[in-house]
Order: sequence, then C-alpha cells, then structure tokens
Amino acid sequence: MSLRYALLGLLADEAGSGYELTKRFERSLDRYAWHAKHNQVYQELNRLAADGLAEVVEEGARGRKTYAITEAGRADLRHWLLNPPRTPVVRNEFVLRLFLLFALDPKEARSVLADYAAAVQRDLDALTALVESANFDPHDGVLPDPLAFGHLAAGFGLHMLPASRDWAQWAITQIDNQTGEDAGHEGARETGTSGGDGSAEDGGATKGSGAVEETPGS
Amino acid sequence: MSLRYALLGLLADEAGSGYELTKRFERSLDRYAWHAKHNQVYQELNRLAADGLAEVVEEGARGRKTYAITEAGRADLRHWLLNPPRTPVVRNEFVLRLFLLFALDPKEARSVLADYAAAVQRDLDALTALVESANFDPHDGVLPDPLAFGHLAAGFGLHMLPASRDWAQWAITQIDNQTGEDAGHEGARETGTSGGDGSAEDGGATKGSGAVEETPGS
DNA sequence: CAACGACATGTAGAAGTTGACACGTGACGG
DNA sequence: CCGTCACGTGTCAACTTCTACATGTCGTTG
Repeated sequence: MSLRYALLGLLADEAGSGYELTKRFERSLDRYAWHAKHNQVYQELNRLAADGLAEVVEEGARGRKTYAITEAGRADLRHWLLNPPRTPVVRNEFVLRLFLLFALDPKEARSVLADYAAAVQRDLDALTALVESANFDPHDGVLPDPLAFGHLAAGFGLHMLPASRDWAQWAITQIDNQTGEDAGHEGARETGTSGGDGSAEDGGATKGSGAVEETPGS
Repeated sequence: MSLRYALLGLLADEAGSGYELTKRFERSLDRYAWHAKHNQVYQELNRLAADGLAEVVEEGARGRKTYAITEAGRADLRHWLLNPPRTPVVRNEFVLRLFLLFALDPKEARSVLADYAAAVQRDLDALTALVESANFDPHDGVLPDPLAFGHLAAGFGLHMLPASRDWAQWAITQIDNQTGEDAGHEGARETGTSGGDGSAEDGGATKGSGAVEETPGS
C-alpha cells in the first residue's frame, strides 16, 4: 500500500498528471524512500480515482489527465502518516550488497567499498551544490519553504550521505587493519578490480583491537 | 533477484536450514538491507538447489534440511557483488512516511518526528549495548572478526542511526523555527498525538534563515 | 501419556512490481 | 509537410512478495 500513499503525498503537495507525478517521484522519493515505474503510477492513479481518494480535475492535450487529492484522500493519507506499523519494510539493494561483502576476499571488498564511498561523495557534492544554489525552480528540486517536501528530503540526504560514506571508509580501515595484522604480505596496496579509483582513502586509524570502534557515539 | 543473493550471502557465511536462515535473516539483513518472510526463504532455497547454487548437505529431525552453498553459488554471488546495477532499488516505508510529513500540520509532524527520533535512539542504545558487550555468541549477533558479516552490519547501524536521529531533530528545529516565525501563537508546545514522550528534544538552534543548515558537512 | 508450545516446512491465492511492448500527440527542424 | 523526438498514457505476461492457512514433530510439563 505504500505506493498509494506516496502518490497521495505527492498529490497533497500539488495536483498533477501521471507523467508529471512520475517525474516528481523520480526526483524526490526514488532515491531514499520508494521506487516505482511509470506504469505503476498510472494504474494506481486510476485506482485512487476509483476509490474516491483522488479525482480528475482537468483533461488536457494528448489525453493528459490532471489528478488532485480529495478530502477523503487527505484523511486517508493523514491516517497512514499518524499510524506507523510496528515493522515497516525496508529493501535496499545497495546496502544488501555492502553487507555481503565478506563473501569476497579483502582486496575485492575494499575496492567495492572505495567505489561506493566515491559514488556517495559524488551524490553528496551534487546535493550540496543544489542546496547552496538556494534559489531553484520550485519544480526542480528543493523548495525554500522549510516545511516543504523537498526541504526535508534534502536535509535527509545531507545527513545520511556523509554517514554512509563514513561507514564505507570505516569498513575500509577495518579491512586494512585485518589484512595488515594477519596477512601482512598483501594488505594495503592498490586494488584495481572494477575500476576503483582510490579517491575515498582515509588517513589515520591504525588502531583496532577487534571490537567495533571509531564510530560516532550516541 | 536480491532475495536469492541475500540467501547465498548468508549461506556463504555458514550453511543452515530454512528455519535457521530465516532467523539469521531477521537478525541481520531485515532492518537495513532486505526484508523477506519465512515462506519466501523456503521457496528460494528450493530454487537455489534446483539451480545448483546450493545443495542439501544434511537432513535432520523434523524434515530439517541443511543447505550449503556450492561452488557455482559462490561464483554467482561473487559476480553479483562485483557488478552492481546502475540504479538499485530502494524501498523504505519509514523514510517514505517521514518525507510525506509536510502533509500533516506542524505540530503533528513534530510529534511523529519526535517519536521517530526516540525510537531510533532506542535502537541505537540497544545496538551500542550489544557491541560493547563485545563477547557475544557468534550466532547471536556481531562476530568478533572485523571482516565478518555482523561486524559490518553493526558498524553500519552505529553510523547510520545517529545520522537518522540527528536528521529528525534537525527537522524538528526546522518546524519550530517555521511555526515560531509565521505562526507564533501555536508553535512549540507539547504535542501529545500518538504518545510522543518528548525524550528526543533538542536544545539550542534558534537560528534558521530559510536554507538548509546545521547539517554535517562533507 | 495427553496437552501444549516452540520448532520446522510448506501450499495457495491475491496483491504488488517489472520489463517489454504499443500507440497516439505536439513541437520543431529541414 | 515530413521525419523525428520528447511527451503522455496505457496493456500484458512474468515474476516477486504477502497473507493466510496447513501439517507434522519434538520436548516439556502435569
């Protein structure tokens, strides 16, 4: 049912057509919150309209239909937002891959982590640039209104991306410490596999006594 | 196909039965990486065996079948780990809900955020306690081996949970600033809705000029 | 030894998601 | 005015996941 509420949420922000909503979906929710394809969006909009939670408020060129949320839709969305389930579903193929890295040998795992950290850094740079340019088109990214949809999402990225990158770098130091300790003959040299560019290297951190360390505290 | 690789990953760590793998799944992958139900696990194990990626190495009491990964399975997993897709799928009902908070009025949104921050803090406390008790049963959580599965996952939690909590607190200050500025008559009082306990309140932070601020830098 | 709860594995149908394809429209350049 | 490309909406079959149900076992307790 999450897709339904994702769409109701977007409609609560502003009415729009399937095509337009698909684009907004990709811009805002897709990365961290929820993924959906355009055909799913169209189908769900039809269902939303059938259930009276949204309605067609305009029909334009090329069969374009603009949907708006109804009062019933707002009430339903509100109820969903205020009643979180005990165990929400999380599916993240990124993270899954990272968690399973132990199945590779250390230098391969190190390479994947370095690539990941670099990619996260690129995302972060892009987001930072977007946020700092502070006066964007409201339809193109973050809104100036601090309560608005894009603002919360941007803040989320600005908090989570560094943490994600730092974790990857921490994991790299764990690997380096490990290979340096009990396999000192092939530890910390350039890896090469899958095009790692080494741009995510971390200085320091040569301790490491076995337990989890060097993590941000509570 | 992610479930398939999640299971191959767990099997690469250690052989196990469907029941046991389901438990390991819930303990390790479920929270951040991938969610699956027990019946899905059993079905996928059958398919894995049919495809030669896993095999039954032992049949015990109560029809219990212990599966182990095969060489083909290891190769397949390795290939998957080393070849990430351009756009992995992310679905997180938690985050979706948080992103759509703008559809509530400020005090309700504030309450949900406070609840969320408190819940994250509880998770973090639990994880910290687990990690600090440093000598757990290897089958019960984090392994002492720094490269091992649970270790990377625990480190992930220790990095991401504080960021997540901090984001929620940041969002709360954004709401407080907003309501304090242009609706000063009903801004920062106790909310009550859905049982917020206020334990995640943040002192300070009364600035706020419209753009995204007070976020960890690059 | 009967009852009971945790263990352990599964099936069936419905709902959600994916990937590929299909088809008409409007704008714009040549 | 013709081709082409982005726009815009949709269908369909295959696959994945969810909810609910079904079935039997082992160990413990009364």
